[in-house]
Amino acid sequence: MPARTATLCCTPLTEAALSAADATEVASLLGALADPVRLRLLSIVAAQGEVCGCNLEGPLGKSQPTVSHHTKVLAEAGLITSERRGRWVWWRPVPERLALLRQVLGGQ
Amino acid sequence: MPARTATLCCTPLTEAALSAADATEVASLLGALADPVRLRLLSIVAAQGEVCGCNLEGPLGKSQPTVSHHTKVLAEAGLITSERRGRWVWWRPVPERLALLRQVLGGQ
DNA sequence: CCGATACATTGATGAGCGTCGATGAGAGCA
DNA sequence: TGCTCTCATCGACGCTCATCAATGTATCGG
Repeated sequence: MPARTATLCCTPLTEAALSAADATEVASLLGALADPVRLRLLSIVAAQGEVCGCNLEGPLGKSQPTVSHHTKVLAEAGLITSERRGRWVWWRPVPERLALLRQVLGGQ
Repeated sequence: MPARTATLCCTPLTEAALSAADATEVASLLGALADPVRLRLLSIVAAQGEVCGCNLEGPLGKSQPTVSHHTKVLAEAGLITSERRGRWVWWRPVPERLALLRQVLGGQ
C-alpha cells in the first residue's frame, strides 16, 4: 500500500502537450482503471462507501486470488485504501484520486 | 472510423455499481487512453486543435506504422476524428468524448 | 505514366497482463 | 495447541498489445 507519492502532474491534456514522463504516470493510473473487473470493483466500493473484501468475490464473479490481485492494483494506483479489522479487510474509495484524473482529462 | 455507436452508459461509477456490460464499454474507452504514446498524441491534437498526421511522428518519436496504429485506436474510441486533405490526414479532438469519460469518473 | 510522399495494412516478435490452483501468512475461536 | 476463515503470494498458462520492417494504397507534381 505504498500510497504512490503521486503528486501527479497536471495541466489538463487539452491545454498543453504532455511530457513523456507525465504521460507515463497518467497512463499507469488510467491503466489501473482500464479493466472491467476493476471498474466494477471500484464502483461497488465507491457506491457503498466501505466494503468488506469478503463481499467482493460474489458480485465480481472472480476467484479470491483474482480479486486480491485487482484490489492490489487499485490500491497501488491510490484509488482505494485498505483497513484491516480482525480477519477482514475493508476497502474505501479515494475520491480525490478520481478527481485528479478528471482534471487531467480536461476538467475545469 | 466507425464512430462507435457509443451512447455509453452512464451513471457515475461513484453512485451505483456498474453492470458488467457498461464496465466493459468504459474499460475499452479507458484502455484507449491508458498508453503514454496515445496520451501524448491526444494532448498534442487537443492542444493544437488540428494536427496533420505528418507532424506526429517527430514529437512522438515513434515509427510511422506505430503512429498510424495509435491514431486508429483513438479514432475507434471516438476520441479523435480524421479528415483527409490531399495526401495528408488531419486529426481533430472530440471533446465531448472526454467529457463523457469525466462524467463516468464522477464528474458533476 | 513515373517517381515521390503520406498513410494504412500485414506479419512477426517480445513484453505485459488477467486468470486461477496451490500454498503461505495472520487472526480468531474452542 | 489445533482448526477455521480471510487474505496475500507464487507459479503457470493463455491471451492481448505495442512495436517495427516490409508491403500495399492513394495522391500529387512533372
